[in-house]
Amino acid sequence: MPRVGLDPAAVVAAGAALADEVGLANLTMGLLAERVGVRTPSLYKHVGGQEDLNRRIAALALSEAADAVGGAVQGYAGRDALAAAARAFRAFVLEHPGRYAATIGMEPSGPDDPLAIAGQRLLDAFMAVLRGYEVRESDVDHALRMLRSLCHGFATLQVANAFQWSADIDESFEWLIAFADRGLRAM
Amino acid sequence: MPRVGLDPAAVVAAGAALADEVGLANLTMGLLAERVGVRTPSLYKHVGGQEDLNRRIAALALSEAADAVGGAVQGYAGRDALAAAARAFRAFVLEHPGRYAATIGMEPSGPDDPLAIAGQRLLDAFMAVLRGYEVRESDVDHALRMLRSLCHGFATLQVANAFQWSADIDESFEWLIAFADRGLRAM
DNA sequence: AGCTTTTAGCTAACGTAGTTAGCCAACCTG
DNA sequence: CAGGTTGGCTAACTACGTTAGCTAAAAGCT
Repeated sequence: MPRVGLDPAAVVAAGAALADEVGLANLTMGLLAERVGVRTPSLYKHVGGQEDLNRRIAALALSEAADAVGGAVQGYAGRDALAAAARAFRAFVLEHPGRYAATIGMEPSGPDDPLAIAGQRLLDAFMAVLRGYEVRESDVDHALRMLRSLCHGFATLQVANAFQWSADIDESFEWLIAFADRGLRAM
Repeated sequence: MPRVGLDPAAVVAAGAALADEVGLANLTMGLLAERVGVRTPSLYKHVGGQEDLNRRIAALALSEAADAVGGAVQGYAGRDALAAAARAFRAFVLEHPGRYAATIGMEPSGPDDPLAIAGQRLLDAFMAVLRGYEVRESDVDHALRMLRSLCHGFATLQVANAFQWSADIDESFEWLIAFADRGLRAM
């Protein structure tokens, strides 16, 4: 039996890619094993099981999202930063629906859980956007939650194909960015 | 073998209640069968299977949500209507996380699918809120999607326990309602 | 190099969940 | 009361996650 040369990171990366392709709900250990060229039980040498796999995919997704949003914001401020962050976030979710879905409902086990660290990095990226607006200290948390709800809600609804009727979806998203920008500037 | 007197509606209602209790992911046919006092295969006399059960739970959830939001809005306009609708929606999701989760990613099969009808009723309730604001015809769809993203995003993030840090969550939601109200009035 | 240790792959087997087939008793209808 | 319909049942099959235990490839040591 020739060795394939797997390691946990490779298994998680393949799992994330597969989740994006077939949907998180259809990501099975058997399918993943086939994808990486190994029999199902061999996966357990690298990840603890499906639960552990999902956690690691979620941590990867949050880390990548943080990189994407953080990178997009670099060098911008105010409305430009808001637009860049929102677009980068939505683009990430649309391109990687499976791995993003893995993050939903996943609770960090502690403050040094990779999941918590990556999630914090993503939040920090959005926090940087708010620094371009004159938001009172006591409003920052609320504004952050608002931005997060907007972006998360829109992206997940679009991925779920929940926007059925007429108007153009990209146009709606730009409208939404403008709406949030006006609201934040008017504080 | 005494007959239990089940029918599809009773099975779906029990399934929805059970989903709220144990989470949609943990709703199994066996658990539901036990709950309604029957062996697993007997459920298939009333629903087509798990997929069908989830669709029916989703339709029930959307219908109930439409009732809740529609009822809450009655007699109010403008900011009061917006607040009533948003609060009713979030309260519904928090009280019925399992059945609401069933609606996510569920696509109606056609225009007379109960799912589509219930979903449309829920949208109509939010549409009624917008009539209390002076929104241009061409902006209505965008504004509706914004409201939906906000409410859906906030509620699902809260249910997933994704708001970890300090600030009070109810306060954030009221802040968010005020934010949306100001934005809509300023159009 | 040769010997030992570790380890990444394997097969076999088990438990659980969804589903189907087919039986039978309880209800409804005449 | 006879006959059909139907809602319950048991038995059995499939698919998936998981564990146990084996073996050979790689890595390390003398």
